[in-house]
Amino acid sequence: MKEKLLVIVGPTGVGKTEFALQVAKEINAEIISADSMQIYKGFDKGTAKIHEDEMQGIKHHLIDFVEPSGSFSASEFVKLAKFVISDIRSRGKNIVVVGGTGLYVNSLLYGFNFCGQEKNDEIRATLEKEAEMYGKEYMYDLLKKIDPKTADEIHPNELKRVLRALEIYRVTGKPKSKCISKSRVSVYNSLIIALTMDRDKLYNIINDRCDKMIDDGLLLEAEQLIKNYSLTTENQSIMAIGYRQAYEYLKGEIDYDTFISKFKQASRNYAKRQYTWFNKLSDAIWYDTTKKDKAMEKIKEFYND
RNA sequence: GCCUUGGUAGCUCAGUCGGUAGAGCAGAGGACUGAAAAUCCUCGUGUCGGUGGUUCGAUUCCGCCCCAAGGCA
Repeated sequence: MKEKLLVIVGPTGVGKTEFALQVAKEINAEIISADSMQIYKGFDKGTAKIHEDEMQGIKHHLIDFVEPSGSFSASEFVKLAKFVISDIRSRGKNIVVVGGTGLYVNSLLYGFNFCGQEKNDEIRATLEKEAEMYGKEYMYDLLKKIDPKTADEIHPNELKRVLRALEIYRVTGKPKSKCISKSRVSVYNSLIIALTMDRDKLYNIINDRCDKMIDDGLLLEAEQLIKNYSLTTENQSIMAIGYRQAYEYLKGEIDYDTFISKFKQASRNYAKRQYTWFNKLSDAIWYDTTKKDKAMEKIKEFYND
């Protein structure tokens, strides 16, 4: 018997945080965030991270625990999430996974199997150097020779993925296609609630929210994080939407208006990409935000079975 | 009022030595297995401001008109 797991997904700005809180209160649950940027300490304003005093006593996990200069990965997420899930369960409480990061949700639900290969920074660095010297076409040809199947699935321009596949081969001696198993079957008895709304309306909310974030002091927060942790574009955290544009602005590369419009633009584009992830979750049940009560009914039903 | 420069895709603009046009951005869709708020792929017919003229043929040349910006009075 698979264990039950409630998952709430949706694009940025749709209202996941608030809804998850309502749900958690209703079903006596704790919340696990599946968000690749809210994990960073101090990255509060631009990531719309829930504030301590907004939590209404509901425990939130996997937010605000990685150093700004640190790194994190999907596999670490899965490991930690699984640990937290069993911990919460052992205390007899329910769980709500709320996520905007498609890869994280996907990895948790369908398994993240990489034959146990750790990433290898040394080999990766070597590969990057080779790519710089010989070009990406050369690297792609290398991959084609050792793992045509994977090469077929990756576009030659996807340098990052090409190198990762080569890295796997060099570390393990096995081609990536022989190493991974793709599954479409959830390892949980999961109920996936996907929140949505009219696209234009969502984009308006996103635009307004960006303005609000700036009013709330996003720039100052970004400036201090960059200064205190000597952050550069090498750091994963600074790639967060809002912060990377703030970085460019603070470095004098773009003017204030450009900063704002690029920030909004990136946020909207991101929301669109999130839809691509969530549309792929075949067992997700979609609810317009005006029909949250219906979603709530469904959730209660799920837990009463 | 006169002169100049513009008026081409939602926006910014290329271009056609006359054979009805194309980039970037936006937008839409998609991919995604240890960096994912990242990275990457696909999709462009629009009275080429209006109207007459020259021409086999005009968005392209010429006239007039309208609009915008700048200059001179």
